[in-house]
Amino acid sequence: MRVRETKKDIAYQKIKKLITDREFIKNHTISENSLSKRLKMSRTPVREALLQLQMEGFLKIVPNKGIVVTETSINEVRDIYDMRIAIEEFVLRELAGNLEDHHFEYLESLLKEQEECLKTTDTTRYLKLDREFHEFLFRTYSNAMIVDYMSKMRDRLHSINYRMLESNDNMRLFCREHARIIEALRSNDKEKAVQEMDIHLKGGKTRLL
Amino acid sequence: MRVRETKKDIAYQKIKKLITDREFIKNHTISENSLSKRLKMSRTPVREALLQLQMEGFLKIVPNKGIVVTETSINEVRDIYDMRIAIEEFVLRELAGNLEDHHFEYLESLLKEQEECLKTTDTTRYLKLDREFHEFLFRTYSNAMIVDYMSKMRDRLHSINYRMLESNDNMRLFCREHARIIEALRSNDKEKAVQEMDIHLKGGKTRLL
DNA sequence: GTAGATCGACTTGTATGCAAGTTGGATACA
DNA sequence: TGTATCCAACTTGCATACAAGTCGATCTAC
Repeated sequence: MRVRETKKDIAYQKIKKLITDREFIKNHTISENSLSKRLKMSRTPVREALLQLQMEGFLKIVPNKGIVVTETSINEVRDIYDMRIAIEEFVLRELAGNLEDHHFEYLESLLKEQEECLKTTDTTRYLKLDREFHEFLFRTYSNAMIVDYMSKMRDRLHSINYRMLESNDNMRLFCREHARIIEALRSNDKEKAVQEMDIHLKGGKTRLL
Repeated sequence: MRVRETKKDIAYQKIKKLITDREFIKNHTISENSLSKRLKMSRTPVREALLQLQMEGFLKIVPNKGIVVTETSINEVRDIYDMRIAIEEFVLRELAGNLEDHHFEYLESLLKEQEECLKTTDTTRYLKLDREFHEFLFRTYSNAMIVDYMSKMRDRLHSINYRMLESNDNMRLFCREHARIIEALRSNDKEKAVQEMDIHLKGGKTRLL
């Protein structure tokens, strides 16, 4: 069955892209009207997309004033990282001891490609691979709710993550940490793997705050 | 500043209440029109509320057909409980060793009241207290995102939880488990507290599946 | 010049009408 | 009676009009 893509869905994707690509000046108000003109559709689907994005924390609709694309606050970054720590370490605990060779091979291929990005300083590709590393673990555990939720959290941190990787040192460090996680999983050392993930995530959190 | 309550908000609350109180026959379609008549407002705010509820997993809007209030599936229950395990045990790890006397006193007062509900078989009040027990821990850790998210998960399980407590034995068991968690926290035994919470949640999960 | 009132151009919130798709039942026909 | 067809009454998706609130420029009074 072919699922028809509604205008609301198109609006959602386009506006979200505008936000994560930082096309909007933060803390500056825009209007539903200007967006509907830009996207060549009426206010209704635009508004529905905006309500969804508001629920996901990307923006705030202020009555009679407009739409504010909010900078993710310090507190929110902290909250998101707590969620990541809680969920990613849980998944790791569950996965440890249940992974097969082809899983490791894939994870290692991701790592290898990331190391190549280090040389070419291809931050965009690096970030995609980093994301895939973490999301692969969720997919493997196959909990749809976790996959969805973490994807949204990741989107919210996108522009911030970009800034964090401006220094090449951080990229190199994160590669090493990923390697240690894989290694611990390979040797079936559950608590070691969780501990390495904890270092990885808390390190990222500290760097952002 | 007084926050004005919009019609959309009212619709959201009322429809959600209708769902959690099982006023709708599951897997039976209703329409935006009938709802807007029932709530005495136009389709617009009703529709916005429905879109939000759809995102939260309470229902599904089927194009050209209507709204289906879905029974929470086995897989979703499993996913939700995984989330609970991940997050609640994380919070417990962070809280252990950082609680004060007045925290314990409050938790114990909740427990005491729950035990009274056992005698009177007041399931409704029991469930409220159980919810408060868990939510108090989130609030104390003061992560707004966790508080919100877990509240939504709890709502989704509401009607199912009700059914689980039809047996008085389960209520008694959960009380004992809460007591053990408090006790472990009191004696600053972090891992014991996490372990007891694990037993508590995994037990609930198993009972539901 | 300055404080205050006023008005108009914005904004979102809500109602309503129409387009397009689905469905179930009446109806025609063998 | 059984079957195919068609139509009317539904449904949601979207466009649009209007209501009500906000805010800043402008004008007035002093």
